[in-house]
Amino acid sequence: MPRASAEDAARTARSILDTATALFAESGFAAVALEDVAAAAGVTRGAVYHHYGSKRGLFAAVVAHLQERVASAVVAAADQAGADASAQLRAGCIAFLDAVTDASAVRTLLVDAPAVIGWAEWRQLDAEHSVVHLREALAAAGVTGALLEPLTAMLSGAMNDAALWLAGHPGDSAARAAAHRSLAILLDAALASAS
Amino acid sequence: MPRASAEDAARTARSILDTATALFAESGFAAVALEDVAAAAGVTRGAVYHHYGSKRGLFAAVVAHLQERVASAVVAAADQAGADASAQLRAGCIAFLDAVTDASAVRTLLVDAPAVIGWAEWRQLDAEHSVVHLREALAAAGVTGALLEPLTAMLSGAMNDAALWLAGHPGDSAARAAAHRSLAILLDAALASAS
DNA sequence: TTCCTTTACGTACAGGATGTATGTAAAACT
DNA sequence: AGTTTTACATACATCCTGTACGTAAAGGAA
Repeated sequence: MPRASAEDAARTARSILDTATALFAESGFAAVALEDVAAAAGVTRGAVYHHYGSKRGLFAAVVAHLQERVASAVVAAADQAGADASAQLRAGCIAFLDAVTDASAVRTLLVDAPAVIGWAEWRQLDAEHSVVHLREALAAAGVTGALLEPLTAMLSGAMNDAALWLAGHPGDSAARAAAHRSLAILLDAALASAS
Repeated sequence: MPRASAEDAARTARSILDTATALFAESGFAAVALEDVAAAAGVTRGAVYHHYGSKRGLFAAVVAHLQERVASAVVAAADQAGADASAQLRAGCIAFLDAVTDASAVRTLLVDAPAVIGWAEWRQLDAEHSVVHLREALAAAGVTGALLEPLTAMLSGAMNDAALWLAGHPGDSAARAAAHRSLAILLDAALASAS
């Protein structure tokens, strides 16, 4: 069998990534066999191993891609929220909830990722993407050194669980509004703790 | 080969449970083979399947056992905190952090469990054990119906991530103090939101 | 006590999934 | 034009779960 051009190869890799993203989101990491991914993408497992090295490697690529999408949504929302730091924080958090739940990537990003790639590594990846802005916003608001780390971690955890809770109430605008209000309460408290 | 008395059988089951608890905490669910558990417990996989049915069944039993330990610690601390509801809440949360991190069960309870037994089921199990008291305390403090669920979920998530963060700073009393202060800030805000 | 059923395992086997080694043909560079 | 590297497919080794079956003793019934 032939070999594809560099362009076709990139397309193959992308196809595998998209297929894997959908299957992981639908069935979870453990229940998806690489054979399923390969078949759905129209290739064999050889192609998957060539491009991603291992099942975990493929999963890590999926996670990174999803995180980039979420992070860009957060940044865009924050940029659009004007110059006020706390307004940017609030807008970014809302955007995070929207992006994470809408992508139907909740399971992959928030449930499977910590278990598969390890909590510490996941935490670090997360910290480099979406959580940076949370941390920086808290720091800009004057949260002292000792509380910055734990408050960031706890608010991040609160938002993750809010997203998971929201994912269990799809299309429920009242639930979404309640989550936003709850989030505002906690964020205000964290910001107020600095002064 | 012989058969053991009912008493011996219970001891075997318990030995398997304890061994599995240690191995799951150390290496994570996916990296532990039932052969490892059986060998470390001095039996064969047959015994494991006899008592727990499947790998997930064994894991579920481990999770249930750990949750009971944590829950009893939370209840004991709350009972000892006097009659004030908010004081009970605070004491219970501190006890939760201590119990979860001390048991070296952070990984099993907070990282692996949602992925292995499914987030929804884990959430329900969690809600029936430790989170009940959080929800009841918030309700007793007058948190309205619409906010009760999301606030409970978010505070639970905040505490879980606080525990995970603390697990990364073992023996660091300054970190523990900072986590306690951060927790107090969020709890106070939630309680204050009711009035 | 004797018989029968059930329990508590051990053993052997089947199936599926990951990962690796190898083959191959075309693309890409020299 | 020749050589190397890329992009896969194929075949194989290995491991792990789960199940089927065997077995011997415990526990109750007669």
